Amino acid sequence: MAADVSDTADSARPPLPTGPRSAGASRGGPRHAGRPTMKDVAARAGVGLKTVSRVVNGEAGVSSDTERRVQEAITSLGFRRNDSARVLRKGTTASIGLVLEDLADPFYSPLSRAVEEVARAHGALLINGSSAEDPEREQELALALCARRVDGLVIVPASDDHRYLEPEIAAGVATVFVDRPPGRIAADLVLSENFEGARAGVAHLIAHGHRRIGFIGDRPGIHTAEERLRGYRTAMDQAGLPVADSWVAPGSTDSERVRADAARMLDGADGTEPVTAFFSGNNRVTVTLVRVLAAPERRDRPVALVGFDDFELADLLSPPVTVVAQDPADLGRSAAELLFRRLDGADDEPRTVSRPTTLIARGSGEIPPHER
Amino acid sequence: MAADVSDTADSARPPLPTGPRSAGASRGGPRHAGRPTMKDVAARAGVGLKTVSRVVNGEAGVSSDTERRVQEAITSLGFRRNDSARVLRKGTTASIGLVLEDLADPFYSPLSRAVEEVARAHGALLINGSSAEDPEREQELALALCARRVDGLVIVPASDDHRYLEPEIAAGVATVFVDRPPGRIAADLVLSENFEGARAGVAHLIAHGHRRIGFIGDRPGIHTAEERLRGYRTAMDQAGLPVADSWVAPGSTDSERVRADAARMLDGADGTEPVTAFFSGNNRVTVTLVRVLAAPERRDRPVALVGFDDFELADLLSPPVTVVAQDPADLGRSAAELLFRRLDGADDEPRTVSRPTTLIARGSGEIPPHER
DNA sequence: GGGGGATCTGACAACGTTGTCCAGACCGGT
DNA sequence: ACCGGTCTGGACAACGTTGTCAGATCCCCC
Repeated sequence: MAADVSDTADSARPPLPTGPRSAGASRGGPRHAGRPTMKDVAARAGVGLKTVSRVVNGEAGVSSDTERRVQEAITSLGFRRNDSARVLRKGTTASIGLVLEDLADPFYSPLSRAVEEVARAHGALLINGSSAEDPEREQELALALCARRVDGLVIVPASDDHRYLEPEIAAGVATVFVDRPPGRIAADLVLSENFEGARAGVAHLIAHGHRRIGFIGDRPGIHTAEERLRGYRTAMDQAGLPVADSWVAPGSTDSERVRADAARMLDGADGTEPVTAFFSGNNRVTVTLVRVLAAPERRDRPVALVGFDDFELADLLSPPVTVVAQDPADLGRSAAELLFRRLDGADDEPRTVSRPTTLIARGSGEIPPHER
Repeated sequence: MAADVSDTADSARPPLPTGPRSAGASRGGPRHAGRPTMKDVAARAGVGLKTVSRVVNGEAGVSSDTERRVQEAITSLGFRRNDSARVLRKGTTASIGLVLEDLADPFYSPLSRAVEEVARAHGALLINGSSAEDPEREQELALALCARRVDGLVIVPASDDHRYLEPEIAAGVATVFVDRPPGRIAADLVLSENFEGARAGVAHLIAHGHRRIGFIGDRPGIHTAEERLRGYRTAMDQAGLPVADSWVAPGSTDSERVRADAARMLDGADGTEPVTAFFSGNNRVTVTLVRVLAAPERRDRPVALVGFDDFELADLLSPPVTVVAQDPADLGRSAAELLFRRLDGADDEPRTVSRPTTLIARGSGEIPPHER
């Protein structure tokens, strides 16, 4: 983040030391130390200011001789147009912002990359920031991007109330949400079919004979987590299978917690029967479960596993991991395209785009139930 | 990318349609449709322009009563400071740029994330772009960022000539290179110990009895690739082992190529003896080799493998993969800290920071040689 | 009661660019 | 020689913010 125009704009973090900018000239001289401007170029080339502007922007109406002179002046001075001034004048930045949970998450990095590619194709630059799942930080970032006057925003929500964006949207910032719906405002949205994907994944386990299936989800409160849980319950229900309370656990970023929950379900605490299969709510949980199930003391009773989200090397593990795959790049691409559709002037109702998931059977989901 | 001030600024890609900006008011009315400005806030609050500025920036010298009035006007109008204008006036953007190969690469995404965290700690925003290993695109991106007047740049080079940055650096853009050295200019640099890491990795294989070791590297021409190859040759040399030409192959982004090279080395084409171990030059190659070695027809003759770069789940494969690990987040952090040191005014000689690698023995590198 | 500070406030000019508008140069045709 | 048109170039104002500086107000104390 950078700019703090939080509505209670006290305690401003200092933007940046102004130090390096003033280095070079000792303040007094008429010769300014900073960068050359169009004015400097114009003086050097012996032409007017606007002529330089025309050359820099490739506008028509400059004789080739003049153009050459200007180009020479530009290169010899090392001039580079100041986009801030340009933005100020034009009112458009040719840049969009992306706020997501964690840029380093293997699920989000392809999404970001896809957004970047679409932006690039539209001649725009992408600025992105990680919210670290902190609602406050999401807001801080999104608003900082608005202060930079990005033309549009793509947001993977970390908060459940986005009314803070209302003035921005009203002011013309195109906004698209991905992966999770926005809170308390209407906006474009791109979602995976979380419910249906989870339902299908659990149904797959049921089809392979499992009747006691554990569900370890995503961080509770997140939309995707709830949808996937609903998919699990629906699949069980449709098969006429009961669900014991102890078979359902919220996921957690704390893998120890996940391990403990898994152990409880596997060992059949609370007098309930142990589960013979797991459905996991996201890839981090899946990986943790793979580790749990790969432990030597668990080897004698193979447990089936289907995970939501694909991940690299899933096919190389033993057994290879069956997953319900989303396509994060596809989500990002769809969202960005929706965004640029808005920027191109579309102003119909906010729409929700749903992207299908794919069940990829690799082995771990086809293990038959082993009773103790 | 967005702005084209490429020195031959013809064929400008259109920045962005100006459409949405002008929607709302039909050009004539005195009431402008755009965003409220400080002037509007001032009018609403019945105070002067500068007073609003003071409130927004948390400057001292505003009575609490006035401040309250201004705050009310701000929220009721949905005002947000225009950072472009601010930048124009102040000359500093509180943002830095990062140009790397591919944001979605699991090696670079933590690096990016680490840079972001450091930037955030310094109150700056990070703008990043992917060069896709295309030198031209690297330049395009870096210069677009300079046009935005980022205060500094972190670059993972895709090109081998960075003289295009000279005017920018002269104009005060702090610049730090990571992972690979800059071409034909002097600048700060953060590198992993590629040579020593590779040497140690290969020596590890030798220590486990291997005498014929294949090397499949990184994209040729890249600094890291050459250093790692040099490490390989040095290790072999130090052990008095000859290196057959056919044991060394450049890496490639094309995994088929890597598969073919590996097959050739394993089957001992060209009359040379087959290799009993591989050292791989980056994680993509490592993963490809894991796939090759896991093929059923290769199972009967286990081949050892040590890879440069760690990757997720390396410990869960069978056998778990021994790697020479770099710490990408650490590289990013070091680079960003170096950058902010410069921005804080340090202007000593460009320095090169070297970060150690770690050999993580997990199993695949400890397999003894199996002759055919 | 008046001087002197401290506190609060606003007018104004910049920052570097682009859109508008106008002036001059040059062309061809009469 | 004159006219209309096209091409080229430049003066100027705006974009929204912040730094400078000076004016206004208030309070305190001599």
